[in-house]
Amino acid sequence: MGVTADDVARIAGVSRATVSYVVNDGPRPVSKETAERVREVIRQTGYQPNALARNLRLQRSKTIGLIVPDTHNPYFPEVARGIESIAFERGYSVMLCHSASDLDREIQYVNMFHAQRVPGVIWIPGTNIFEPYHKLKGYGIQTVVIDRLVPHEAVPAVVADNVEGGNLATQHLIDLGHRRIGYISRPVDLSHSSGRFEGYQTTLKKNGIPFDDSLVVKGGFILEDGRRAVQELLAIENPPTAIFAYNDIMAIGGLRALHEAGLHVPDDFSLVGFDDIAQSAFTCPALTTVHLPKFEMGQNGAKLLIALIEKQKPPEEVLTPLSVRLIVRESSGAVSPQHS
Amino acid sequence: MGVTADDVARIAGVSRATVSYVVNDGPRPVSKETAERVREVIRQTGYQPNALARNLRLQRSKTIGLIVPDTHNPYFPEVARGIESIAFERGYSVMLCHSASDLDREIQYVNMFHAQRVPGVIWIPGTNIFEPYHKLKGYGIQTVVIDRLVPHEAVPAVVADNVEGGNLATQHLIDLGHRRIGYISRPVDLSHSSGRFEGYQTTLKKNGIPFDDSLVVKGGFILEDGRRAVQELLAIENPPTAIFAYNDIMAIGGLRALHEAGLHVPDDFSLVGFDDIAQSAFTCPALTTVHLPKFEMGQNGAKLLIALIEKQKPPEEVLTPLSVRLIVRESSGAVSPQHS
DNA sequence: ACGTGTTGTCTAAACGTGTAGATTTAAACT
DNA sequence: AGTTTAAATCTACACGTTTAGACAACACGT
Repeated sequence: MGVTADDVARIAGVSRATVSYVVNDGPRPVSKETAERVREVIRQTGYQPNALARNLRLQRSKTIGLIVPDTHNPYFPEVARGIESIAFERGYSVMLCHSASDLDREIQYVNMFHAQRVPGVIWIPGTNIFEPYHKLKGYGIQTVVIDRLVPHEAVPAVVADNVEGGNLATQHLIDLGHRRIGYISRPVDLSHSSGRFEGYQTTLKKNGIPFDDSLVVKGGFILEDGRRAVQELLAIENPPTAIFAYNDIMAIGGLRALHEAGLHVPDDFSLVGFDDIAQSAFTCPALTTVHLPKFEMGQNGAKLLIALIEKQKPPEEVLTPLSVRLIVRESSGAVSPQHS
Repeated sequence: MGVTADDVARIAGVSRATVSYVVNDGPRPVSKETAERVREVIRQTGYQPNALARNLRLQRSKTIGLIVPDTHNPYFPEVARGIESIAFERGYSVMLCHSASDLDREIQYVNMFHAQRVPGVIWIPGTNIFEPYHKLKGYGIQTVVIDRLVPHEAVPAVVADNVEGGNLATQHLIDLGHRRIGYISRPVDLSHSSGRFEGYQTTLKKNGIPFDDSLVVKGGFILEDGRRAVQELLAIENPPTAIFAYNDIMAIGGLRALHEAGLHVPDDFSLVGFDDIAQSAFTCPALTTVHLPKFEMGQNGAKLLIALIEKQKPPEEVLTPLSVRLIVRESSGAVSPQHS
């Protein structure tokens, strides 16, 4: 157990430096025969360089940190898969931590990443406090933010066109004849959700529909929050005929509330989500939603971060906002006669 | 950037050893005044010990590896959360890798974990090849398997009572009057799914219903596989009136197929899943399923692994199989008159 | 006064790498 | 032949910790 480069060197009858040169195709050349002999010993002993020692010596680690707010929403595992796919390809491993949208945990993870001397972190903020970013910066750790923007600061980020998504969803409902359109918001807005909300508001205005803030209710992060939010909207004085939810989790939870209220979707009520998580195509009725390229966002985030770490110029395409598109399924339909 | 224990020592006017004793409440005592002075310097400089160097010196790392087959199924993120919650509490960090049920990737990750000299790994196998376990063993890495058993080997594992779950689900359908009950199986069986299948078969037999293998179809890992599997079962000569699926993903995909086939659940058809993932309570109709304590399984796995790493006796309760229970919701009902 | 602990501190040796500098050998040029 | 150049290898230091061993200062019993 624990065969080291010294062992390999001794068995192969060379110095440890030579072993290192063979392993790393090192800065110095090694003769064909010696190299082959060393490689043979490595094969037989199963030697694997100790990454701890190597990283210590090289003053860098090949691990990148990833902080996500909440793995309940399948959105995040999918982004994480995208990140991991690129990282793995480039020889990096990923340390995934979830903050449960809690600032203290975010900061604890940031400190841990610093202790581990990771060269870079991908951060999906869970709150609107950006202290973790400043700490990372202070530690000299490269940081990429996904799907969020840090106000008043040029932070490397991978974003999608959330405003356009909000436009598409809202316009779709208006085109179906809806005039009273509810909105389920994020409990505390971040750039991605405020973009969606902005799209909602401007599209209403563009179509001459006044914004009514009684139609906006706060959602949450789990299905139950969506159910509750829809129940709230159904209970107001002049309820909406359609709802646009800031994410699919809210919408799927909302479908349940509508079902329980005896409302038939889309005949009696329309519902549009955002994200296009896998489940959306399999609800009954299937959910109309805005497709977000989650896997690609993760990939772009990893590409950008690795470029920053290795001081290369990030490819153009990872910096341009990813486009979204409306996926019309079965949960949206023409407004029912009694409302028009 | 990069303040070391030497810097702290120099500023505080002590030796590096003393700094170490203060940081670790070290093996040697330090006077009150010196300790306070050192702590003050640490505070001012923001010194954090380099975990790489520390781990190298201590010949152990405080990182545990986690290999899961597939983060598409929310089952795994939930187990992962359970693992992380305990690990975090005990000062360990978790390196999450997903193998996509691919043996080669599993092995690559095992090698990476060895290179990182992690002291332990939690492995949820994705295939029925247990080579990764033997490699881990060979590297001297403590390994815990979750929800699977390695044949012919006493491997530390955390398991649930899958057979009982299969019994409960099947008996429930029989009690509702169903006699032709389909089964959606895992593409390649592992102990957890074969346990469920065993429960299905023995419960049929106990109730005097002959086992009919035309009622068993292979599922897969994503919703679409569940849809296809149910379509297959509906198309056979003498189709079932109810289906028991080896997991909720299959069942939720199956609900979609039944909806598309114009079958009303539960009036025309019954469907029971397994796992009780969050979505199950929010489908329409809500899914009847067998509840699996996923978070607790993760917690127990982490507790067991850390006990093994630290050579302590694992608490009794982490070794006893976790019990399951049937959650009756809306997707199961009495067999429809024309079939009885 | 003299051992005998005890307390607080420092010095220096690991842990397993990577690589610059020195050294040797051989080849390639004047 | 003498000088430069290149290839192949080795020696030894550095990375930032932890901790055993040495040592000084002091208190305590005899």
